[in-house]
Parts: sequence; C-alpha cells; structure tokens
Amino acid sequence: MTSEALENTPFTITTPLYYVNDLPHIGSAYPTIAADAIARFNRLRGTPTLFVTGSDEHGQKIQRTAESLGRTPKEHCDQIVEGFKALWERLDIRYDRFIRTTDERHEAIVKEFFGRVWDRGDIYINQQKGWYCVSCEEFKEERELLEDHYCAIHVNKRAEWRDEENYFFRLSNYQERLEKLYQERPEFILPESRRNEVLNFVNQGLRDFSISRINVDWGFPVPVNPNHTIYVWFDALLGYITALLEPDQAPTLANALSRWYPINTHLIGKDILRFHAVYWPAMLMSADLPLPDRIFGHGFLVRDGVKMGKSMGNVIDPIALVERYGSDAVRYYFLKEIEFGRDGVFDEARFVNILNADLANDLGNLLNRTLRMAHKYCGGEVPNVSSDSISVGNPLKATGVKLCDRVIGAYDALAFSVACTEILTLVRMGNKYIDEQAPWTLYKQGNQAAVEQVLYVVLESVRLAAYLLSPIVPKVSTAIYQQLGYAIDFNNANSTNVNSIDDATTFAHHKTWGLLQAGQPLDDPQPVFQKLELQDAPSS
RNA sequence: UGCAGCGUAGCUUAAUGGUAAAGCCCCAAGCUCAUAACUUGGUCAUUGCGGGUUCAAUUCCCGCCGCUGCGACCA
Repeated sequence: MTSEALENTPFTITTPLYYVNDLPHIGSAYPTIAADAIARFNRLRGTPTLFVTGSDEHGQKIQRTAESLGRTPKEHCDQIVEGFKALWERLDIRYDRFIRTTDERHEAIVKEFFGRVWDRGDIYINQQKGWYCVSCEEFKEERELLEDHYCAIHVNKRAEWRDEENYFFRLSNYQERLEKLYQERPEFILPESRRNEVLNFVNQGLRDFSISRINVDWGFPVPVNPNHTIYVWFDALLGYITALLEPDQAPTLANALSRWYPINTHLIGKDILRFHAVYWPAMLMSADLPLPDRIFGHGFLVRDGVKMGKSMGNVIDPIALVERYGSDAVRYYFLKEIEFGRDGVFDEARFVNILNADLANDLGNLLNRTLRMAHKYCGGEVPNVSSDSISVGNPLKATGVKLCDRVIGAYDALAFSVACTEILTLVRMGNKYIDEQAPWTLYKQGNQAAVEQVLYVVLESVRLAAYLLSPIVPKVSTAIYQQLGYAIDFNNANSTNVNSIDDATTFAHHKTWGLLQAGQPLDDPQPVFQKLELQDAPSS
C-alpha cells in the first residue's frame, strides 16, 4: 500500500464492550490502553481513525445485580458507565465512540440486522433442552455436572432441567465458510495460539446456538416474537456496528456501514475469543456483510501467579493506580512490560523500577542533561548544526534513521513491547554517546563545533524517541517536545492530528531523523518524568 | 480423561541443531553535563526431571512432573 492509500483508508479499532456488572477493573483498562495507543499511532500517521469502546448492558445478570442494589437496570448501568468514562478520562483514553447497547439507536440496528439474518433463513425456533444452572445462567452438559446434577461451580446448587423454546442461529451452516476463512486469512485470529484454539473448536463441528431467552426482560425483544428477548451476545456484538454511526445519523445499517466499516481490529480478551472469532463472522456472513480484518486476543494480568479477579481478592484498583503513579506510567508499564497477547505479571515493585529506569533515568535524564548543556554551552538554542552535515556513520543518526520503520512495523503488529524496546535502544545509545564524547570536556577545550554537534545529535534522538513514544506516553512526549521548543500537545483532547506552531507536523516530517532546526529556542530543563516511589500498601 | 501450549539467571523475557542473550535488581569501578544520573565491568543459568536421535540439543523425539488454555452458548 502506498502511504497515500494508507492515509485514506480509514482505520477502525474496537475494545470489548465491557459488561457493566461492576466498576471497571484493571482488566478493562488494559485493552483500552492498548487500543488507545494504536488509535493514537494511526492518527499520528494521518490515517482517518475511529476508536470504539463502550458497554454491554443487557442480560439477566445485570438485571439481578441492579435489583440487588435497589436500582433499575438503567440506573445501574448509567452509574457504572460513568465510572468507566471517568477512568478513561484519567488514563488519557481518547475514544471517538462510546457505544452503550442500551442506546435507542442500537435497537434499530439490532432489529434490522436480525431481519437480514431472518430473511436469509438462518434463524429458527426450537426447543432448548438441558440442565440449567441458574447461578451460572447457562446450560450444562450432563458430563460437566457432579452427582445428582449439582453444578461443578456452584456445588451447593442443583441444575434444573429446562425444556424451553428458543430461537437459534444456524451456525452450522457456516462451518465450511469459516474454515475457509481461517485458512485463507491466517491473520484473522491473532496471536497464533488463539487461532489454533479456534481451529480446534471449529473442527469439532459447529452446532447452532440460541440467540434468545425467555424470562429475561432486560434486553431487546425478538422482532418476530416479543415474548423472547435477544440473547446478550447477539445484541452486544452488533454494538460494534451501531457505534459507527455518526452522532446525527439515522440508525440504519446502510448509514452505520458507510464510512468506518469494515472494522480493522477487534481487541478482545482471550475469554471472549469464540464469540468474536466464530459467532461474529458467521453472523456477518449471514447478513452478507464484510468481515473485520483481525481479531486479537490479549492475555490476562496475573499477580502472585494468579489471575486477577474479585474472587481472588488480588485485584488492583485502576483508579488508585493512576492516582498514585499517573497515566503515562500505567500506560507504559502495561504496554512495555507485558507482551501483548500473553498473560502478564503485575508487580508493583517492578512497575516502579521499570518506570524509573526507562522514563526517568534513561529518557528523562538524557534530555535533562543534554538540555542543560545546551543552555550552558549553546545559548539555549538548538545547536547550530545541520542534520545533513552529520555523518551517516554517526551511531545515533545511523540508528535513528532506521528506527522509524521498525517502530511502525511493531505498532502495526500490536507489538508495543517491541516498539518501546527499539526506541529505548536509541535512548541508551544517546547516554553512551554523551559519555564517550564528553561534551563538557570538549567545551573546556574550546571545541565549540564538536560540542554543538554532539548536543544536536542527542537532542534530535530524544526528539525522535519522544515522537515515536507519544501514542504510549503522550504527556511525557509532550513535555519533551515543549522543552525542545515545539508547541505540540500530543495529548490535546480534541486533536485528530498533532497541531503545531507551523504546518510542518506531518508524520513523514516528524518521523524523520534530523528534524530539529538550528536556532530553535529551547525551554528550561525540567524533569519530564518524576521518579516514582514504591508505596507500602499496594492496592487491595 | 482428550486436544494445545508453556516450564531458560533473584525477577521479566530472548535465542539458535554448534561455546545461552537483554532489561530490572545486586556489587564494584569510572565520569561529572544530569532527576546519586549515566557509562563500563562483575555476581547470578549444567535452559523443569529422566531417557533417546546426533559429531553436537536449550533448540528434534519419547516419558514424567508442574502450570495455563480449550473441550458450545460465562462479558
């Protein structure tokens, strides 16, 4: 693809639509941060970008949770949703759409979509029979149950025999087309381990699944039979489509699909892989709609070797974490220290160590020491050096020139950790270079030209590092840019692209090593990232 | 039980059929421009255990142990 085509092809990315059973936890923050970084990266490079997140609000579980709290389901959802939005605000998440499945317009989309699938003949009514655990809200296989049909999870609850009418989706019709899809597009499900899981599952042979429930009020009625309520998943997945509507558009499929469809990337937890990698494409095939480009299943955060979860009592309160350490720190830790797609360890001491080492010491201090010298030795301006005059053999230039393409590749592959590592390599080289060149000595020797060249090369390297890191640590990057004399705010709430004092802010421009202009006034040096201190009481 | 994956220095990870790398932590030296920072060096691994194939295995095969995921409607 040419860069021009790239710029004009819209990029749409989604997080899961979080189930609003409870306040957001760190497991919701994690993929949201990742999605935000990718969205920011695409905006930076000039691609029209739509970043979708939202909430999945229907279903019996929510209905009951609300009841137990003495609220209506709607009141409950409103309250929880505010909690999500507040957290996203604190984490500097710049989403474009926050879709709630209880939105009025969503019902119209669901209805229309259901109609398409219905017309295709992929929906039929049938008896759903089986052992049903009320606590689990699901049908169990006989073999899953303990003796006397007690639930294996709720060992004191006996599953009930249910024999009720449900509407079913003919998933079995799509067995072959799905297999072909996975075959032809190996990148459809990522990472590969997740893909294998899906293949394994599909190879066993697909059965139809029910898409309606009776005895559930909190949801949309089945269009052809209002006694039934549409099953939450069928409803929730379609939220991704409703979200694509412009704020003032009428809720029709045609409108929703007109600009931002098909979706490029669905970021999801590995726990909801099947719904996205199997059910969802089959539903879209049935409705005769194009499929997303890729489904990426990320890992879970673990702590003390156990998955974080309320039942484990080892959850980390994301709000407390941001309050204590700041949004950039949280974003950086999750994206740099955890390989996206794998389970990752959360460890607070490690968190503090890594942030201090990478952002405060290596990057922040590199800028600080260099900037101070620029003030002492070069009158507080970008040294009078033309980047062209620097030898291609200069280690920082040689690395910097190649860095961008590598980082782009990493971002595109959602390999945040690789992107950070590559950038940090340049930063470490910068520190080493200063020590070797010892500009303070050169200055004392009166070798002004050499001093200026060394400082220029390092400042420019820091600038490039900050630029490439800006999707991950927008505040730090902004601080660096501002101290380098740019009026660019990477974290500007309403910017789709960075804005600047001049027009020379295109990606092609800033991604290139050698942008820094001689004579540009430099700001006063200030730490761009304050060192963190480990606090005694980790979150509970 | 079946299928899949994983198990590498204190920690988080990397690597290749041929003398096991990086970052963090720890120790020492150097330097002084800097947010006791940076640079250099060092400590620390017979690569889960036991076999096998091979001139050579961490990398291939088998068994065992441990952990994780999946095995249909849990966001």
